[in-house]
Order: sequence, then structure tokens, then C-alpha cells
Amino acid sequence: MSDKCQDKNPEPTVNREQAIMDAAEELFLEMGYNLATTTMIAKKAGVTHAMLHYYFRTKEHIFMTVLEKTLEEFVLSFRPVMSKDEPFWETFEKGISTHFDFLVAHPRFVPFLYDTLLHNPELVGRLKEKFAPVVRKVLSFHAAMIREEAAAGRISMVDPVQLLTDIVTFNMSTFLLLPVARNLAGAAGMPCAERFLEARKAEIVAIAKSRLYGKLQ
Amino acid sequence: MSDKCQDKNPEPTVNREQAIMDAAEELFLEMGYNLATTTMIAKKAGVTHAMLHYYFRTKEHIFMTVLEKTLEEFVLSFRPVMSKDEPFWETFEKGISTHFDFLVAHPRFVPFLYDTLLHNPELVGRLKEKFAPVVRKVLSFHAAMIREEAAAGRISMVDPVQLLTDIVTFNMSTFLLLPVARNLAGAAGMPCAERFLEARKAEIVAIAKSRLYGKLQ
DNA sequence: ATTATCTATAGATCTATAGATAATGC
DNA sequence: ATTATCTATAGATCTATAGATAATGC
Repeated sequence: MSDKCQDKNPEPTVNREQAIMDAAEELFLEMGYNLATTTMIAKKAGVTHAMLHYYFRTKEHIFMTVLEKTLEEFVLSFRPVMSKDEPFWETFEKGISTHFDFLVAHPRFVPFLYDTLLHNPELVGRLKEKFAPVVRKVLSFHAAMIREEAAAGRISMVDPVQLLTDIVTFNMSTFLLLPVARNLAGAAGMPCAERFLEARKAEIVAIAKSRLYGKLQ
Repeated sequence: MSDKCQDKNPEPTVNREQAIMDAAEELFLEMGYNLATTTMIAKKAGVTHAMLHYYFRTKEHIFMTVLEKTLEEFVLSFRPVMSKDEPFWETFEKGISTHFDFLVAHPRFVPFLYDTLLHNPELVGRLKEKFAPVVRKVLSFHAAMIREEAAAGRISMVDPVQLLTDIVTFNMSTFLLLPVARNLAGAAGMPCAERFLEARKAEIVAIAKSRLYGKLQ
């Protein structure tokens, strides 16, 4: 069966729905919901404009698919960290690193989410119920770890929620500022993007460490 | 002369050009260059659409006027700090506070500038030459102060450019995250906007202080 | 029959301008 | 005369759909 099915023209036969999704993902992440037009997406995907509406009905629906996929990937990136087979600090540091490295691998993600929160908050709100439980689970896993460690007197007393908020905040604002850093690169001793990211990661880990072990060492 | 000129209808006689500017400023700061339309601006200013083009020729020109005015205000906010009649730390802390307080008074400024840098970098670029010298002057004023203090052995050796970049970064990312904080307020122990800002300011000053005096105390 | 695709077009907007008319300054 | 204002409209886009036609699966 599969032998008879020769690929006469492998290129144009590729899944059009997938082509639309790919183009939409790239353009929405790059430009945000409002500035990426369905016309551009169709052009980039190499399909007629009508195909977008055939497969996805509305622009909003294409966008929600992209947003949901992106958020799914994001929360999944935390999964591997949620096992405590190493000492506290190693596990915790891995948590920070995993979060940061996900953002390195998806440098457009934070600006994209930020843009969406600013200009189309209702679209993000629609997915809140879906992802809130997972986020809460990851946060409480780490919070419990911190409380346990603090109770045993091996780290300073800190409000776990504050510390975790700080770290997420630091990580995310690094990537918010990445486009700015690129724009200003060269000026005023601004380092290139790679060094900037390296330096930020080390700095964030250092801040967390000093916050946890500062009063003890 | 002025006696004869009775205000028959004081409301509608207000300066239309100013009304357009005011509306444009509000809408551009709120929505950014691409999403704020001239139609909306005209409506908000209570003038015909044609008046916008009569006074400002193009949308881009209105925008540049707003952007320039905003940046002017921003760099002017540094002026009062540029006098060293107090001890080093007091002057330096006042520098951080002034910067932060300007952003408190103009909470839309950073998101606006960020949005513009992301989506219309060429428009910001056009003003770079105008404002770069002033920014450089303020930075070098503080950098010199730090170098002098470090040479006298009263603070740790730090790279002044790095430290100042850190502070500007911290201050600005606080306001980048403000809309997000508002959006998440209530969830996961997120404080309200006012407390969030207070806490951030104290934290940023504390980070700078520990960086400068950490190894000494 | 159903699924996939295309052309053509409706109906909203948007920016910008043309051209007429009213108000103002010599 | 110049400055300010309005109505009307051109010309681009944008999202979305209608309706015809080709491809595919029973």
C-alpha cells in the first residue's frame, strides 16, 4: 500500500493546517495579537486567505490555539524539577535554571505574553482556570521545600511566596528587557545578548542564595 | 481690549491643537503607536478627524511630538540630583529615588517606551542622538562619584556602569511588571499595586546598598 | 457525500487629502 | 489674506463569508 503511494510533489502536499499554525505561531509571537494580521499569516503559510477561516473560523481562534500551546509547553517545562532526589539547594537551583532555560529556548515568549496581558488581557484570562492549578502546584512544591528547610534551621526564615515571586519576576524581566538590551547593545557598555543572559542567570541564582543563606554564613 | 472679548462659550473655544495633543498623549501612552488610531484621538479630543492632519500632518508626527515630550520630561527629572551638596550615599540614594518616583508619577511611561522599542524601534532611534548626551552626562556624574568613593576606600570596588545599569534595569522592570501585577493582584499572595511599588523601591535601594557596602560591614 | 481549495466580494476601519466655507487679522 | 474648520471621499487594509469547483473516501 505505502509502496504505491509515491510522493509526486512532497513540498506542496504538506499539511496546510500545520503550515497555518506554524506561520501563526511565528507571527503572533513576533508581533502580538493585534499587529499580526490574518493576511500576513496566510501569506507566510503559503495558503489562500480563505483557508485560515476554513480551518480556524476566526483570528481569535487561531490565536488561542497558539497561546494555549505556548502555555502548555511552559508549565510542562517545570515537571522534571518536581522530584526531590537531591539536597534542597540543588533541587531549588535546578528549579530556577529550568525556568530560566525555558525562557532562553523561547526568548519571544515573555514579550509575547506581556504584550497579550497589556493589550488583550481577556484572552489570557480565558486560560487562567486551565493553568492556574498546575502553576499553584509547582509553587507549593517549592514553598513546602523551603518551609521544611527553614524549620530545620538550615536556611534563613523567608516568606516562600515572596522569594518565589522574586525569582519568577527576575527571570521574566530579564527577557522583557532582552529586546531592549539588543537595541542598546554596544552603547554604554551594554554587553551582547548572550553575555547579558549568562550574567543575569548567575546574578539571579546568587540573589536567591544570599537571600536563603545570607544570615547564616 | 480684553474686556470686550467676552467668552461666549468658553468650553468649545479651548485650544484645539492642545486638545489633540492631550488626547494623543493619553491614547498613545495607553495603547502604543499602532493600536491608537487617529480616529480615536480625534474623537477623544472632540475635533473632526481632518483637524489632526491640519495641525500635525501625519500620525507619525503627532506621535513623535508625544514621544519627544515624554522623553524630555524623563531626562529633566534627573537634573535636581546632579548637585553634590550631600554625602555620597545620600546623593546616590536620592538619584535612585528620583528615578523611581518619576516612574511612579508616570506609570505608563515604561510600558509605552517598551512597546515602542519592540514594535517601532525606528521611531525611538530617531531621537537617540538628541537624548543620548544627557543620559550619558547623568550616568557619568554618578559613575565619577562612585569611583571617587571607591578610591577613598569607603565603598567596595564595583564597576559603576554595571551598578547603574542594574539600578535602571530594576527600576524599569518594576514598572514593566506593574500591569502584570495589577492583572494578577489577589492571586497567589500578590499585593496591591501601591504596596508592590513601595516594596520594590525599598528592595532596589537595599540591593544597591548591599552591593556598595556589603564587603565592608 | 464530505473535505479541501479557490475567487470574489462585503462591510469595517484607517490614514490622508481635496475642496468648500467660516472666522480672524491687517 | 490667512488661519481654522467641516464634509466628503479616495485608496489601503483587515476580517470574514458566500458560492463555485476540485479532490477524496465510501
